[in-house]
Amino acid sequence: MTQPTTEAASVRVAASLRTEILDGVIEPGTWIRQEEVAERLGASRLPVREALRILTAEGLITVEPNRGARVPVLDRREVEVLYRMRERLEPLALVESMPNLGAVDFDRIRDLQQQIEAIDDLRDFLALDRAFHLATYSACGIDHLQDTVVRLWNATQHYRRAFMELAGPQRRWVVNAEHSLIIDALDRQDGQDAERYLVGHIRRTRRELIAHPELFSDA
Amino acid sequence: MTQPTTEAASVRVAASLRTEILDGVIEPGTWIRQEEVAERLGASRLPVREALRILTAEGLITVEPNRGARVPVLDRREVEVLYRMRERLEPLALVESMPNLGAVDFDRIRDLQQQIEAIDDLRDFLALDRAFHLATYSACGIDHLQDTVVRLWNATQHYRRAFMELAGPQRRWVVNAEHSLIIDALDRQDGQDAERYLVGHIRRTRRELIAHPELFSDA
DNA sequence: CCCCTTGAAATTGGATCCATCTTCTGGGAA
DNA sequence: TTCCCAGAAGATGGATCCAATTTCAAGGGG
Repeated sequence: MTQPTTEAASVRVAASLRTEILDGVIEPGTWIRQEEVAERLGASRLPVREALRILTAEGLITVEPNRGARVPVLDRREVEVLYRMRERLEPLALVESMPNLGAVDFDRIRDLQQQIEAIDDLRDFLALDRAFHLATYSACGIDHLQDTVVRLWNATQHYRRAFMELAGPQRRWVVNAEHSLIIDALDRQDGQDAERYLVGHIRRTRRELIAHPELFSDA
Repeated sequence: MTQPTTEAASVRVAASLRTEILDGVIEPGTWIRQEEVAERLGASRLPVREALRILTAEGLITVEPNRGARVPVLDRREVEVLYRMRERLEPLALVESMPNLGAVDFDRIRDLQQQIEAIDDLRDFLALDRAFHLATYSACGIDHLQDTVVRLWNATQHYRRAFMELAGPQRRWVVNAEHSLIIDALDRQDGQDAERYLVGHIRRTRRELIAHPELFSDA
């Protein structure tokens, strides 16, 4: 068979750690011990080391030589610039993806948005929000672009969660409204409009997020 | 001592492979055998595996499970979008970096440009051109942004070299002129102008590069 | 003549053991 | 009391051996 029967251990370990980091189970700044992870996930230390490299490539952790790996702690300016990167890159991904979006893609996008509007749990909301945006970029056909966007989402995930906790559930209705505008522009195949709404969506979040100094470690 | 006495083997192997890939010694499409690299660089296979992960994170190679690693072959559209990503990201890096550039940075930038104008060998030219642009971004203070830019340069390096080989040495004078405009704008602390010149610089290269279908594999 | 199967060789992935580096703790001296 | 140094413990980095997967070639059947 041409399909691997069992997933590689390093990929499994990376998947587990990825979920734990994105869900905030592993908080920024805490060291990730190879042996602890190994015995907890039932693997040797070697695939754990490979997994840490994978997660480094995804922008989820940073590795310090002979020290270990941990989820990086970002200051306010860093998060702000990461959001400015999103403002510039994601519209490109959206415009490149839009012409190639098929009927099944649109169904999936609308379905995700309906789930977002119905969901209550914050963890699920964040995962669905992420899945929604990535779905709109999924047809761009450029792996490097999609990977870069994922890295930006990964690096900022912790602060997005902290912000949404602070902002409360009513903040989600802003998100939902802006998502609807994007879907509408995609429906009309209007790239200019889609780009405009997406930039506004990201920029608004950046501004509101940055306005909370208590989310960041720096003075 | 707080400084590591000897560099980690995986870092050394990664450095060697990185140079070989950027210089075109390892061409896109060819498989990179772990054992071959290991004995050639005097290390075990394990640090080679770590090195391949490092290079994957840098956008230089792609790893296929149970298959191996190789420098990816890009089609024309992929290279075009990568350049569009550069057009959007590098101006941000430049604007964020410019206010923090000190006197030593400016000296280094001017020195690099003088070297570029004097150099003859294509390999050195490409390395200096890369160093020049990265130097102008070096004060932005956002690791993630700089890393992303480096990945874009890495991924497109092969096609930049192939293009410059085709275009001939007189093409370099266009580069030098545009570099001078950027330096001038930085001197005046005019972010708008610097951004404008940089976008033009990248866009011109993209257009001329894309105009050579013989550089790409696709139909 | 072509295609499928089968087996061996080559290559990658994983486990265990050892070396090296970092860090923490305890003791001693100013 | 405080600072510094030495030594032990813990963690990461590396080497070797073994298992699983892929690839390629040879042989048989349609």
